[in-house]
Amino acid sequence: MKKRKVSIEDIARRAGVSHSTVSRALRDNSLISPKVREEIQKIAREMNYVPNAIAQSLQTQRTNTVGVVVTSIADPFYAEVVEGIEQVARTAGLSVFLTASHRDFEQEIAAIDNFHRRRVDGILVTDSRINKKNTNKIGEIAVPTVLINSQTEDQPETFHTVTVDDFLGGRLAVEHLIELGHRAIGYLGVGDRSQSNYLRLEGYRTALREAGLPENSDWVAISDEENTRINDVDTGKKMLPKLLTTGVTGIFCYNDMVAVGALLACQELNILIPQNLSLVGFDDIALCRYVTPSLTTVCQPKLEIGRSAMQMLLDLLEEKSVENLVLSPFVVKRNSTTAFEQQSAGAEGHSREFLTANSVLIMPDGQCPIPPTQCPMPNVQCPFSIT
Amino acid sequence: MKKRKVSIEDIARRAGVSHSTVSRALRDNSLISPKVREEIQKIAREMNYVPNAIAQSLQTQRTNTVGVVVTSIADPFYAEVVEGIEQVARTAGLSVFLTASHRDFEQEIAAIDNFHRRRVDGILVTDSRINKKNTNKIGEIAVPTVLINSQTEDQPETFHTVTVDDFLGGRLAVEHLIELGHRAIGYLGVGDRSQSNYLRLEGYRTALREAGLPENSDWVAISDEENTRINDVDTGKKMLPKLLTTGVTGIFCYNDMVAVGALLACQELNILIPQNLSLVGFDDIALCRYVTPSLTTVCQPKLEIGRSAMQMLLDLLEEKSVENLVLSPFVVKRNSTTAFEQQSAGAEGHSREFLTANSVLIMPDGQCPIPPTQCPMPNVQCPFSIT
DNA sequence: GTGAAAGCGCTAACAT
DNA sequence: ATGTTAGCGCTTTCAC
Repeated sequence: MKKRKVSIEDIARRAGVSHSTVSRALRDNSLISPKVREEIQKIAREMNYVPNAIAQSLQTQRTNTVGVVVTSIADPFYAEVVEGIEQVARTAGLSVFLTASHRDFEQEIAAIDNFHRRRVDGILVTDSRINKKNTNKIGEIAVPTVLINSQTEDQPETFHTVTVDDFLGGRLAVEHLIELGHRAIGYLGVGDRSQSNYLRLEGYRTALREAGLPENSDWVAISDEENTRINDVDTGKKMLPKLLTTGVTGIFCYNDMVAVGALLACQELNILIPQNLSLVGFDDIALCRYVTPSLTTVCQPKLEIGRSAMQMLLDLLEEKSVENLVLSPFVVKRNSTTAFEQQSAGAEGHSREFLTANSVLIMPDGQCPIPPTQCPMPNVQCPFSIT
Repeated sequence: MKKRKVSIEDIARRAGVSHSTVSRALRDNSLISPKVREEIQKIAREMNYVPNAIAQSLQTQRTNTVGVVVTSIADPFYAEVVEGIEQVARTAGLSVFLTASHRDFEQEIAAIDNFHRRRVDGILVTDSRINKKNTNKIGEIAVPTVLINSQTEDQPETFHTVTVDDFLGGRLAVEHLIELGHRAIGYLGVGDRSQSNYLRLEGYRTALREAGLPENSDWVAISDEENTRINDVDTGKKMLPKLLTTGVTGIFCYNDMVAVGALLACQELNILIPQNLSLVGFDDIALCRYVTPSLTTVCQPKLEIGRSAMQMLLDLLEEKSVENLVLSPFVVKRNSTTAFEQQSAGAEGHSREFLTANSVLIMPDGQCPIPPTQCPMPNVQCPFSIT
């Protein structure tokens, strides 16, 4: 098991040539007499030769690796981005190192530093927290680095970037609700001081302003967990009630996970989506299609983000000049949003009672208000959460 | 930008010592006079020295890296497993290479071969397709390798394994349904000839047999897409109708994604879960808690799988002897399963019409059969899919 | 076309 | 306690 791997010298000895000849033969270098080349390759195969990439790298100063920093490996959003990264990395013959930052600045720096020691050819960082002040902490910018959806205001211009336009995304989300006739629209965000939360909120505000709609500070709820966004679903769940009492008829959520949290909270409160409330998410992760109702959201082109960023890195490695990329998000309409008129029509009568359910629960135990024997629809799933 | 990195020789020159002294000082080696050590470390810091891990590896024959092969980077199940892997890898100072196999044997081999060239210290393979016959294709088993949930019957005994007991999982799932009073239970599986599908099916059969319940070949539906499981959700969606017509009252699905597909199919067919049909998944991915109704499932301890496998690899690297590990899955009861009595009670009357909805749709366009003006519950979400 | 020799940046005997 | 020397396994001039 601990047997030493065979090296080109071993092959050379066996073939009766010098190791440099073997080196050339193995890589189809220039004009080696074709027959010795064949011979050497055959011997190599017989000896189960596996080239030592470490030794190659030391010599060529190229590792054919890229380092990727993600927020969390199990983050469904970045998982898809990484999928895109790996696709083009693989076709270019590059392997990828994956490390999680958990949105922590120190961990991000540590990961990048580690990549530097390992002499990766390039680095991709998602959700970066690096700004100009702390750039020097990671030494010289020795390695081509591209930032994906960077979260700082002033990223050093030595880095390149691929970004989705959060501001536009926020506007599109809110414009969608406005088109549906909503006039009281809320924003449910996360409090980790990230740039994307700020920009989506700005998009929200701008859309309201441009439509001549009122703004109300009560309509904006930002969770106060500063740095640790453990679980966006829980955040959404916890924050929803605050917004409900303000009378909003539609809510734009920071992302899909937050929106799903809001959705689940509504189910518990017997508030119907979209009949009583319209919900818009952000990201368009797979989950959107699986919840009930399916989630209207602002789609980020995740695979494309990953592919473009990796392609940009490849260009950088070839010393091509590259331009920062800003991709446009777009709305994917599903079933969590509906026209306000329809919504209000359906919500006439008892609706207010449901809407304020968190404080005035009609059925505290979540039971259906209609006696089973009187239910005219015994065969359909009762929308009241009977757990 | 292309400036050559500083090496220990550069530091040595500046400090007026030999490069080996620097080497020792930088790694707190044995008894270097503390003051020159401090001095050297200071200089190194000033010069922004970044150790070259490649050169270190060439010398020490240790790369401090592990290679991980996953089915797909965006697979929510293995994402969590990898999360566990990375956690313990990081604390051990190891970096992880991540590559996708897409459940393809050739790609798996290619990934492992690549890891061999890169001289990773250990390899972790999920969903492996390697068996004894083709082992030799990857040369000597030079590197400690542990297989996670291997999918072949006869894995070479030179590999170590961490596995979740699929057979037990299948039994538990079906026993859960039996305890709820179900007697006609189906299995919805995937046709990629994987060992886990086979074992879960065997567990299903055994549970039925042990309970003295009837078995019916019509109750078992396996998708016929041989190798390419593009999307398990679509598989579930597509296969569900076949099972429905057989009169089963509960279905055990190969995994959660398949179950979610089944769930969505039921929504379209106006079949209520769990009132008309109970559904059990497998894996317990996060999604289970977000769909409506939430999904009863057989939980695989994903983080623990990852952590144990990585720990096993660590032990192997220290030449400790290790034992293959079989972890036990367990049922997590949620809202997609319910007692058959209750189910049938609720399904009395018109239920059959809904149950066979795929062939005898009462409302072909998915509209609620009750005229809006007569609906006694205008404020609740209509369970009929009005899209 | 092929061999000899240097060197990539480091660690680890072996001297001193 | 520190310097000298020899590799780790490869690529790449530079001769021939």
